Parts: sequence; structure tokens; C-alpha cells
Amino acid sequence: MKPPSDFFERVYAVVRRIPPGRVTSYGAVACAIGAAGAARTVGYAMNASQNDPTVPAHRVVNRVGLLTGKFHFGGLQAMQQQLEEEGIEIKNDAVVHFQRHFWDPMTDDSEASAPFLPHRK
DNA sequence: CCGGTGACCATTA
DNA sequence: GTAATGGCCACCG
Repeated sequence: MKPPSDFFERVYAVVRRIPPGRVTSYGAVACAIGAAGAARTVGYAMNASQNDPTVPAHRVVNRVGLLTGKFHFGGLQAMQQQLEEEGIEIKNDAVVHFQRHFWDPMTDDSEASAPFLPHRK
């Protein structure tokens, strides 16, 4: 087996912490692992995560809540299907009420709501 | 060592 | 509001 780089493993750890019915953005994960700015690398790690079913990559979307990685999934509908199963509504390959389902690995507000908006004031 | 690639993000026009 | 460009970081050959 080829153990993934420490960086990848760190990404997997964060993604695995994502509670069901919640979604997060690559930038948030990157920042959580201390690699702020390496959001692209996070997506790259996700691609390798497909080998690890323990990583719910379908819960990871871009900052606009768009399922940019659906093309890399087995089926284009697979990612959307999974999210809908979690209770998340998808419209035009985009997460509805993305803010509401947004979950920050650092905030870890699995119980409390997340009025926190990634919007820069 | 160097170049190319990528499931991104931010700024500017 | 949308569209286009640059920059950032990490992995692969």
C-alpha cells in the first residue's frame, strides 16, 4: 500500500469529521489543516480519496456550493444523489441554502446553527 | 531539478 | 449581476 502523504491524510481527517447533512468548502478544509491557500491541493487530495470510502468527498463542495467535483465521481448524479440522501437539496448541480448546510471544521458547530457566513464584510 | 496539471479562491473589468 | 485573469499550493512524470 502506498500511504498517502501527510498532507492528504490531514485532509481526509477533516473531511471525515464532516457530520451528515452538512457540507464544507475546500478553502475551509485547507485552512483547518493549516494549508490556507492550498484549496486546490485539497481537491487534488479528494481525487485520491476516492480510493478511501471513509472520506465523504460528496460532502465537500466549492465556496459557491457548486458540485464541481461531480465530474470526477463515478456517476455525475452520484454526488448529487448522496447529498440529497443526506437531506440536502440540490438545484442545477448546486447546493440550495449552502450557507445553512455549511459546516466549518474549526467552528465544529454540529449542534449549534451556523449563521457564520464566509462572506467578507 | 523543472514543467505541467488541478474537485480552488480572490480580485478586477 | 456575470466573465475573465492571476496566484497559490501540492503531487506526478
